[in-house]
Amino acid sequence: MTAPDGPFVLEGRPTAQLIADQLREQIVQGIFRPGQQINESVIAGQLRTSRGPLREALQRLCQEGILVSHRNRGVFVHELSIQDIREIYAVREAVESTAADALLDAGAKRVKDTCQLLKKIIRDMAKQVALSDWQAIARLDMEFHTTFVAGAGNTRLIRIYQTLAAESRMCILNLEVSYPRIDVLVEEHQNILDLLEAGDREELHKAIKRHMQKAVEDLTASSEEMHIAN
Amino acid sequence: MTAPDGPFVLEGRPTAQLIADQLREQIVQGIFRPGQQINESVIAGQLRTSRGPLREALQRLCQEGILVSHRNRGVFVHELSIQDIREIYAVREAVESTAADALLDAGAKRVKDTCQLLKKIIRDMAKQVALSDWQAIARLDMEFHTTFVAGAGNTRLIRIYQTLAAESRMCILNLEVSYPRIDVLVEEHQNILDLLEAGDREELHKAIKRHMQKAVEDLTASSEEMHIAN
DNA sequence: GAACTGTAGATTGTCAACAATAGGCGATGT
DNA sequence: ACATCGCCTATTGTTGACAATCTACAGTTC
Repeated sequence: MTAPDGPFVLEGRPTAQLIADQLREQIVQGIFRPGQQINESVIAGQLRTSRGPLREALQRLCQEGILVSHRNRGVFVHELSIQDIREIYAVREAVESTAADALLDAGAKRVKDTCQLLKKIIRDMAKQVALSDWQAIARLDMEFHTTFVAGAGNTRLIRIYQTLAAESRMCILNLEVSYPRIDVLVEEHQNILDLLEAGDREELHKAIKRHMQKAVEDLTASSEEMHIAN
Repeated sequence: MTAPDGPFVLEGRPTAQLIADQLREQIVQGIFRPGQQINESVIAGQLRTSRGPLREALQRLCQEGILVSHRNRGVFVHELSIQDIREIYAVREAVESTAADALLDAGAKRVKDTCQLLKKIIRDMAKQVALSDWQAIARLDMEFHTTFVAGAGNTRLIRIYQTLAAESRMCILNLEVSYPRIDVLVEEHQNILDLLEAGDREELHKAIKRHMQKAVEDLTASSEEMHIAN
């Protein structure tokens, strides 16, 4: 499905995709704020390219829903409402649950390999928790979940989840929410990993559900005190 | 969320999106075959625009996964393998199940309104079955499911499902499969509608699962005899 | 005859100039 | 003082031209 395309294909990926990836990363890092307009000329200059390729990249991000386009006015970073947060985490729960089932059905080896990757991410996460590097923690949090979904081997699920992960990072960063209870963060992910390793389908689903519900509670609670639109 | 943007905003939607919608429709109707290259100059001419806006639209469809882009070679209609079919229907099952839960949780009025829309689609479908208009049947089939998901009111779920619906139509058309048992088609959808109306969550999930599994069986069986790549 | 090389054609990738539109700002009139 | 009208600037939308790259084919050599 995702063909290796032969060895050493230098820069084989389309330009628009490369630019889109860079922009997405900058957006989730909060370099662009929600509601902010993307000035095509300025950004094109910064990325050492011209408006043509940049506009193609912007269309990709519009399709993802990270940006919104208003005709004759330009593209803007999507402002996330509380309703959006609820949506995002509802869909994340659905996707992860589906991925969990697919992964468990895919056989013990697949599960084992995935657990191996997840363990490393949790170790890194614990390190960053000690350093209190929130940016890195948010990244690793999403990397954990993305890796989890990737384990299922369903390319469409992965593609869908990548957008959701980006939006989740926007939620966390843009609402300027630090993780409320940092101590349970590693613990919760470890719990999911343990249940996956044990193959306990039922409890795994419940754990994912709890994980998402907790996140929504934290995010919506903190955004209410910040007067974010409902 | 999806703002009406005021009354009478003539052609308010961005150009790239309009072009992308037109192209997607042409692709699912089989005007472009899988694997076929999209010649930018030719298509731009046909759509009475230039290569710039067209390329922006192509990027949107690449992001959806309907087209694939190879650097310095162009974009091509994605060729669906049997593995792809399994993926698409697995994700569809997950999305529809999620939508079903959300819809039932959204209250009786929402359910009732959605059922009203679904009933009309089923009536239309029965009509087209009588006429044996396969193209129209495929369209209504997807319209039924899209309307079902839309009932949940989750914009991200809707967006995700629109792509899946397009890919499903490509499966049906491109594999040149007529619906194998046309008589049960209306019946199966009516069954889903009945269970939704009755609010029988458990049976609804099972019905959706059966519906998808049956579709995969039909599609994979017919593509095997057609020597499609596994 | 097979393999390799160089050339030609077509197609995509990129860019810069031009056209069109929206929103801001000041002038004007009531 | 307030509202309205009209201009002005900044930004986007569109186009055509140019550069880079790939594929196919013919010619050459072993």
